[in-house]
Amino acid sequence: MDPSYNPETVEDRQYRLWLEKDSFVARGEGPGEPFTIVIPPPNVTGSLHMGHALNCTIQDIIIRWRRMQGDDTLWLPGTDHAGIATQIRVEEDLAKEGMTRHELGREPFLEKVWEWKETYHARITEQLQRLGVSCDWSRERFTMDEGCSQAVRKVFVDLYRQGLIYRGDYLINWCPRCRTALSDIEVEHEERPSTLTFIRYPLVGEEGSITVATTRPETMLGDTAVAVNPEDERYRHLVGKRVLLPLMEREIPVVADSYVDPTFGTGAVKITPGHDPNDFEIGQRHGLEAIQVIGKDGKMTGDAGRFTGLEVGECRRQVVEELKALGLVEKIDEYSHAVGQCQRCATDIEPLVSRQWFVKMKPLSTPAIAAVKEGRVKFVPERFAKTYLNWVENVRDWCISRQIWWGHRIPAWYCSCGETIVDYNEPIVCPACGGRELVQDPDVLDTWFSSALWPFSTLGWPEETPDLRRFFPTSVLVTGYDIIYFWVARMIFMSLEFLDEVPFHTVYINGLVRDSLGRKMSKSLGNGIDPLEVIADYGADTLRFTLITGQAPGHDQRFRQENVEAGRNFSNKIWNASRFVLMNLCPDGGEGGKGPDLTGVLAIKSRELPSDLNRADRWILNRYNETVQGVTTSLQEYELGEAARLVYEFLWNDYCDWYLELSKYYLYAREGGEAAERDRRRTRGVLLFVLEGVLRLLHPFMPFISEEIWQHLPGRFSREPLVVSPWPRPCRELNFPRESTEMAMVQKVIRAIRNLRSQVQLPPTRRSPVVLRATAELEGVLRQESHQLARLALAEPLTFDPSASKPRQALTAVVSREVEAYLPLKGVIDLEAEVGRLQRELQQMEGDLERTKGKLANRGFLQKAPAEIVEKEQARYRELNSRQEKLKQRIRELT
RNA sequence: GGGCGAAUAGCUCAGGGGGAGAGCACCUGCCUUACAAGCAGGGGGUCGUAGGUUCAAAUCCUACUUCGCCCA
Repeated sequence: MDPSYNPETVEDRQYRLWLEKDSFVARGEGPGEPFTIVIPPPNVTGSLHMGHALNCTIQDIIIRWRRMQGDDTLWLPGTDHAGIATQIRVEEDLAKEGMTRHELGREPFLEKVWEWKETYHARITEQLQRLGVSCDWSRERFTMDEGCSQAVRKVFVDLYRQGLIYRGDYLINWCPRCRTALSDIEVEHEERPSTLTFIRYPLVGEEGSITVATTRPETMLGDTAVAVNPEDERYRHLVGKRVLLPLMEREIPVVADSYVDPTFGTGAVKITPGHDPNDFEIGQRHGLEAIQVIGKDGKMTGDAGRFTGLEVGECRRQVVEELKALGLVEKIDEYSHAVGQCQRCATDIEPLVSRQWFVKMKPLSTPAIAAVKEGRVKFVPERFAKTYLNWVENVRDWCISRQIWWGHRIPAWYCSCGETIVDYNEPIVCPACGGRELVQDPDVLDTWFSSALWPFSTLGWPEETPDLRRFFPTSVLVTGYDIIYFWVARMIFMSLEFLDEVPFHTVYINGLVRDSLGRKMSKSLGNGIDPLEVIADYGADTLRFTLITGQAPGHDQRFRQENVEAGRNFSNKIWNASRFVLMNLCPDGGEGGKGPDLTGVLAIKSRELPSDLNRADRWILNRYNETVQGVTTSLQEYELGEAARLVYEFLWNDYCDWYLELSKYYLYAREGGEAAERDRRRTRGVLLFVLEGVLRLLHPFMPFISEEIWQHLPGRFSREPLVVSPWPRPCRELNFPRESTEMAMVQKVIRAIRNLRSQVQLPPTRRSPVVLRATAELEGVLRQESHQLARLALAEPLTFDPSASKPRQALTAVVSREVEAYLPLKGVIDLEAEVGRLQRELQQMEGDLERTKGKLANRGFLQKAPAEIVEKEQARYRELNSRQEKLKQRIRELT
């Protein structure tokens, strides 16, 4: 093994090995519970970003862990055609050649998009694989493949026949740049400084006027009413009267509607049903005409009178100018208001009336609300259930038709006789008139319409496939909070409607990965970090570990270089610890051709623990056992970052910093004959046993390095790769509470001596005598470990002095009630400084002691606190009190 | 306007009723035959503010302040 871990030589080879062995392929039958995750399909618009890396790392950890636990795991990969987003990219590409899609034509354009799709799909697959994802590539899907398309047609037609899909003229969000309708949630609102213009509308047939306030004066050209609140005393006398719409010279009514907020502006609002969602609804209630004054090209229509043909902005200026000239502008206030923008291209949205296809939401949303309220779908963290419910409970009908080309064509055909035919397959003749001149609707469906079917369309639905039977409903969905509405909610209602089941039981919400300053990574800011670059520099495991330890469910994280380095250092630590163990496995250091010595590890594995396991062995086995328990529990609770940290701490702080160091005494012993040989064998066994176990624990988080080291391990149960090896279970035989407590004491003493040494800056080359005063019991323990104290605390010679004769020229550490350590250093000690040091320590103890005393003097505490806590507090008091006494005594001795 | 989240060491963050934690940064000493990407030791925090509940609050509740997100 190389002296440092080199990811690039390892990762590609290991990934190929997994693929060759079909390690990721779901069995689809036989033993093991099915466990399924469908990937949130990345868009084929481009390449993966850090968010994908985090999202996929989480899924991979869960799926690898369940696989090792013996489940029949399926992680189903795939990609999304991402209608508008992809089309925009290809159009941009065309624009470079000076062409538009219309010049190219629909079919040739689509061919180009398919080419694009192939290119980016290949790139995304490559990127995912470099991250180490254990997806079942044999089951990979694409939202526009034949099967998914069939599912889309089936759902559309069935919903249409049930009356849950309809077509009609309604107010929709129009993106003038994309030239398509959008759903409500594809519009992003941005607060912008604006103005509130107060316009006077003169009454018809009498003196006076009514003043309305608006942020969009140009839409007044399409006004068909003025509305006031029916409770509003100021305007009650005007309801039912008519006003003259300035500039257009059109008489429009004053209506009363409780929607109107009397405290906003003047309390009277202009009503433009053709260009405002609320006005549209008021218009419907009052039977008002919706006049379209702004066209789909973002210019004023023929209904805008003399303003026809103007851009909206220009029209606004001219309208305000003319109104001013007529003295009809009362005032213009500064005002901040939310402007809707296209999610994909940031162009201002123009609400307008258009004939589109819609999904009726109420019948679908009702069961989707119940599913979450009844806990059939759980969110992690739970609070996102509220986010979900808030949207589903208020959802409006879903506009699903898009005036673009890339996507699932709407399965509706129109006959010249006026008949509309909606069917799974292309009809030949019109059932109404027998005509054959049928024209398919040119529009395609909202991308999210097909994404909504993803958990079952990918498993073969509408066919009753074996995969669908076995793997549906899926187990967990891992996704970001930004698509709870777009995707999660829609999957839930579609799944309930068509399969009568929830699509998944758990939704794990991951946060966003931000830049080091906490900003969202974005192309326009140029602050994105390419996960592939990080992988190239540090390896996939390091990236995964960095992302996962920075992760708490539902919380954003910042991506920082220093954290990546910490991850890299950890990889290196694992690598070197393994190297140490492997190098020391062979008798005679590998010389003489003997194979590795495995007697010890086999005994532990078979649970026939060697009777001569010493204190350190038992301690590390106990800690290992605790770690297995802790990591498993954390994973069960989706605390992935916590699980990773537990592995990190055990591996570094316990295994490397202590056990490896403790083991050296036995491994390196040159003398001792038979007994030393037994010690060596036993130590090798424990080292290997724990390493093997910790590699398993590590595997879901850092699959490459753990697998690579695994391949080097001798004496594994089987030659199977780690990826399909069993997950460790905690077991009673490895619980050694007494030895663990004793070992903790030994460590404490070692640390205390090291601390004393560093007080006087003793170089590590210089050994120093140490005198220990301990209780009889502890002295026995410390005597047994004296060889370790000598090695790790450089305490030599070590003497035990249970009674008198404390050395005067010595540094003192009152380690605990049971043990004190003295470091006699004739001539080196500055007695005054030593007394000062002890006094500072005494002082620091004072606060703790006072607080503990206070608690124990409190009758409420003694009566109401659990006995356990009271005992603990009493023990602490005894400990502190005794240490304090000892410190005081020592200070007296020295002064 | 409604909802949600965050505020803990210089920085980035975990923790979540019973002795304040990690990584990085900082200081001191070490090339100790696994690892200087390392080892050993150390300094550093009225856990945003004010109330409340409790024997006990960084942790639970209320209000407030600042920042962020979502919805209207």
